[in-house]
Amino acid sequence: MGWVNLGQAAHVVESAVDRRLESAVGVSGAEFELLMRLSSRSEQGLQMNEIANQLLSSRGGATRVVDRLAEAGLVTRETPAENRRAVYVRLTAKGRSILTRARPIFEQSVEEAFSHHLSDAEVSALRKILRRLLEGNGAWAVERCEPHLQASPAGAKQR
Amino acid sequence: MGWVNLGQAAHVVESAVDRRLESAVGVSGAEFELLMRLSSRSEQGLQMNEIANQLLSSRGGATRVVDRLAEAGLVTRETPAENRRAVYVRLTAKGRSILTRARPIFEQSVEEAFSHHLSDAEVSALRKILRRLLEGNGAWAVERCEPHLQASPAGAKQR
DNA sequence: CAAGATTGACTGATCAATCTTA
DNA sequence: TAAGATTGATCAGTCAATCTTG
Repeated sequence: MGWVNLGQAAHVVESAVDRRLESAVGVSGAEFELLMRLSSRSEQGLQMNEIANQLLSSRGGATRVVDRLAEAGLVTRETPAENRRAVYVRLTAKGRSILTRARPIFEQSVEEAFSHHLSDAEVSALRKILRRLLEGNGAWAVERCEPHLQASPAGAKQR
Repeated sequence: MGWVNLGQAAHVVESAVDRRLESAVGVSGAEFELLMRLSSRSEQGLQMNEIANQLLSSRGGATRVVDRLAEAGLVTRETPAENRRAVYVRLTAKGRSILTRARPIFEQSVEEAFSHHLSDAEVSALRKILRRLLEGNGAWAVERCEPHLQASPAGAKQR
């Protein structure tokens, strides 16, 4: 029955971090995550497709998140002349500055809600276990998502 | 950055179980969980308040879940003469029978999406870690929710 | 007024359908 | 026709406001 706590624990930790981000810089956890991913690809930006895969939401969901961030002026949408179907999303200067403010808040609240309660050994044990779970279910762990990596092959999505 | 996977892993496992339950017996994961909790309190039933606390959703959320289950004829609402503010929710015969069908499906899909990928040691390590996280954040782990236990004191809720 | 629950408005996510470009 | 993205409908969850009973 331990698996039930997985969802509960994730919810408790995430909503704690969410509230802090929201009240401090006005972005949700999902929005912050996208800003982070964009910042490690500042040159090319990310395509909607990649965002959809990485964000674990549906294709339509990606559109909404980007809608909100674009509305707030934190990102831009650009469609290249070479392939006018694609849409590349990039951070704006404002987005970068918000991100700079958000990052320490994020780190601090993760520390408070997560790391603070666990030993280093437990954190790494947890990481290993979660990776197993993800891979066993056909999803790919995020870990360090380097710029040169492709968007997740089977994707972090299901169905 | 390992904490991100916590949400991802929970989502992957839960949605796998959800889909199986939904397609096999037409109840969502949250609904199944409520049915389970009700079945261990078949005599008294559960009060809306307790449901709200246990289900990690808001007070309003409990009303909606019960709405759906009552609509489907799986539970009844009864308000006792002694205290006409209270509403007690109980399983119907149909609810019990659905639960009987759902339980093996639930167990099998948890096995497939969760236990199957981990050793016994990992499962118990995970359980311990998650309990720490929950308690550290002021929530209470579910584990075995015995009939005689009160509704969670600080509750599984935050804010 | 306080406790218990419901309701309505809103937010976020998802799916299918659609629109546009290759 | 297929790839890439957006839109609309819908659904579950949350909060504040409300209604009812004590």
